[in-house]
Amino acid sequence: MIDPKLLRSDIAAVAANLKKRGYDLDVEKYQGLEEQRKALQVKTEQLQNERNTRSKAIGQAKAKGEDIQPLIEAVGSLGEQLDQARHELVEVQHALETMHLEMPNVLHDAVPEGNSEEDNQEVSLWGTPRNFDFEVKDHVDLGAALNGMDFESAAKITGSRFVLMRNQLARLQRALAQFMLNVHTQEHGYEEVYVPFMVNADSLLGTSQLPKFEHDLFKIDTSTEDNRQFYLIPTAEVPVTNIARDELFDADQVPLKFVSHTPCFRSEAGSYGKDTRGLIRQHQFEKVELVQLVPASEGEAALESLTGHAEAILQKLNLPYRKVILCSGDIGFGAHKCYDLEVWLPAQDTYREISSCSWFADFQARRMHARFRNSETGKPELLNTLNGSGLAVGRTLVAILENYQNADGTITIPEVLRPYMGGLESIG
RNA sequence: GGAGAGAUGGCAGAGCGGUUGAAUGCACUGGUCUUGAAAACCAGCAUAGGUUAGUAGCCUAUCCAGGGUUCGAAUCCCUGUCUCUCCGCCA
Repeated sequence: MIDPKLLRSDIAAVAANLKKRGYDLDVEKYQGLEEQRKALQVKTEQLQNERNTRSKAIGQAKAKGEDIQPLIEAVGSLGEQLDQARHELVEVQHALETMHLEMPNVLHDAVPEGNSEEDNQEVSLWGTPRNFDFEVKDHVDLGAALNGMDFESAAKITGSRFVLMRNQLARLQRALAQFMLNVHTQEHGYEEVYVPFMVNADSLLGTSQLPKFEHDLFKIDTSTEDNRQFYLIPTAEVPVTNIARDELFDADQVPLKFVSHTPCFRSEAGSYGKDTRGLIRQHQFEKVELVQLVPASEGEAALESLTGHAEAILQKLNLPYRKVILCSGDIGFGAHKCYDLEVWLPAQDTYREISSCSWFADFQARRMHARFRNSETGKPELLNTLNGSGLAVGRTLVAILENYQNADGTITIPEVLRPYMGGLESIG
């Protein structure tokens, strides 16, 4: 949520900034509602003031043993007027709130302008794609040959876009998650957290998946008796970031750095026909997520360090990748600035997203009411939130299969993973 | 699943329907004292919104959430959520 004060003081600048995303802010509508809000709020508060004053006088009169009946009668229709004004105010406030919640975040100056993925800009390149002296197979064929990737069973058990993994492949995925968690906790200073995989609507509102992106989520009506509704998490960002919702941290408690390994569930509505083969786009996948909650002054630096932590995993696995900064047309709804890490996939002869690292400034914190007490001013301040994949485990598995494949169909195990694989040097 | 208790400021914890934004303690900030610190003592200390040139004043809201009763609700009524205790079931 954008700071309402900014919307009041310089809506033109906000509108121009959002325009870069292709978002048209209805300035007239907003200002009209703001004017109404102001008038109704003043009116309501005046009526409340009058009611309070009169009620107080009645209390005092009663304490002195005076006759309060005339005073009560003098109140007249004040209550009705107040109800009326309050009702109108609430309606206008709701309309404003809706606009606030549906408005994307303002972009950082460094975000390049562009319309789509095509316009993202490469920031850096790491590693050299390997030269194969045989015809490379993609991860689906490799997985099938290993007897480890079974899409047919998953389709039978559940449906399309699910996978069942077996044997050494299932183990390799587990090894990857363990490896990532250990690196982030032991070398990068993150606290590991285990979180619920189902969340309530308030949490999703806080991290801004709701109200606009409900169609991307799996919703669960847990029972017919109570009408509680939960959603399967699309990313650990939701439960982990919401740790801070409605909290006021002491200055010495921040920055907060969390890492969590969770499954992620995405309906992938609107992506039918895209990446239908293999593990790239599934309804369920594993991810190790990094989350940081920091003072505003540290937000930008935190994005760089968090992205570096994700890169460290790729480097330790010796997987070639590139870092891109997302353009205004491709960046996420709540992001202020965002880098994607794209790993080299030889079978696709291209780089594919394996991590997305976002800085939200105070956009999510304002929705969540996540604050810390500034030790200098003594006043509560909104935190800055950040998150990034460190990494998407399923896609990392894909990258390892394809980049570490051998002519005979076996897969060499990257050295850093061998301790997690009982010392195995290869599988297959 | 059954029975009961509860939800109040950063934390703990009072609070007969009327001048309660809310006692008290802790924490925090400033001061006195001290060579320094501790202790003691004094003072201050909620958040959000509106108005405003204003971090000044004034006004409004907020005691889990949403409704209701009332001239007036932290206090009474209803609904929901969450927490705790006991019993049952269970990985």
